[in-house]
Amino acid sequence: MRRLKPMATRVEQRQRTEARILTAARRLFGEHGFDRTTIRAIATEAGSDPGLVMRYFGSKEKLFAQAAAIPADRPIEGSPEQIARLLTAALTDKLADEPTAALAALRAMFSHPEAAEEVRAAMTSQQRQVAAQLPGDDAVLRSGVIGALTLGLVVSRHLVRLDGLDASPEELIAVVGPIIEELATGA
Amino acid sequence: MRRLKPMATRVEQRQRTEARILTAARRLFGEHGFDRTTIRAIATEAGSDPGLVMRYFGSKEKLFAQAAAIPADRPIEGSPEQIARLLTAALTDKLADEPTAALAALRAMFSHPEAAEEVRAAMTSQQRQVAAQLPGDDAVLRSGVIGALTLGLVVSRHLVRLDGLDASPEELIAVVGPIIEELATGA
DNA sequence: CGATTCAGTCTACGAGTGTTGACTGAACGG
DNA sequence: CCGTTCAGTCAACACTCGTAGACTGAATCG
Repeated sequence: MRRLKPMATRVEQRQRTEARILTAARRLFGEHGFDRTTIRAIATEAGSDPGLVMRYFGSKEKLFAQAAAIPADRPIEGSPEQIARLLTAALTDKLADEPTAALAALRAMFSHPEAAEEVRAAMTSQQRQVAAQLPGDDAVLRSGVIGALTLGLVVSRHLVRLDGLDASPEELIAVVGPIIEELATGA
Repeated sequence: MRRLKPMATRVEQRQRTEARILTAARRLFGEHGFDRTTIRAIATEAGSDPGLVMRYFGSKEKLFAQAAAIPADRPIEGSPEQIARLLTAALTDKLADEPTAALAALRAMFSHPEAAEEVRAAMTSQQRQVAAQLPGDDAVLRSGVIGALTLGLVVSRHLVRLDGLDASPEELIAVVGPIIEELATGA
């Protein structure tokens, strides 16, 4: 019996299993939300075991926190026109296909208070930053509308799958881009 | 012991209790979503009993269906400018304070498949109707963006409570109205 | 090799859920 | 006035969930 090289070292196995669990968690949290996703279902989809999920991630809450962590947006700075361009580019990314991680956060946001706070914090911080650089005394309001528009588009496309929102990101940007620029400059 | 006039007839009592349950259900479904709202909590808030809720409404699902029924929007017809005006007026209503019924549907939509389908159906039908009357070959896309913008504003204001979106409906409409008109006319 | 660590499995517990059915007393109808 | 109906109460059931802990066998290390 050859025992010189094991199929996989322990750390490899561990990393692989954790990754499989995390992937399954993202998919299921994103598809069914926090409450309707069970540790058991995640374990099954990952070809693993509920007890193992608990041991590796501590609790369902902590697993969710890792699975739905919102990647920090790049800083948005410059003239109103530049800001509009940066926001439009960021929106293009968000409209790209199936951002499973953010999707989980988005969906859970409406039933999971902590997730809601995280999304809120992420949006608010970027929005404050943008508002400070926009002209006009309704800058806060206008940057809020930009945020609402962005959120609405992402939700409508990925979660609601609304009619007409299934166009290519380019077509969507062609319609929405000018609006964002208007809101940014205050025209 | 006077027994000629009871405090309340049976039908009165029944109606009152059903109404209390429905009110409590709307509030709790709207605040915590479908899964996190328990029949027990609804019964307690209504000053009633879980068993009674079941007997009157059949099941949690059916209670939710009654509590979160989406009121049909008025038909949207006319020239692009008129359509823009009607959509803006409808949005004004939706931005008014605490539309508990629709709020329950909106929140549940992200975790409760049936609620999602209901919201989707309501939005899609109105959107189709609007798109058919707008000029341009990207009418479907533009009316979709109007829907997304509307959804985004309502969600941002009532559910996320985003910065800047807490302005008065009039201030919001002052910013959003022109955008809707642009999208409607295709300028 | 021998002892130890650790990935992975299995079973079970305690809490909370929707739902059911028996029971009580007051309103109802004849 | 009496039998029936029904609003309201209470206790229990069946089930699912997150979680804890014992156990197994293979990888690891001195």
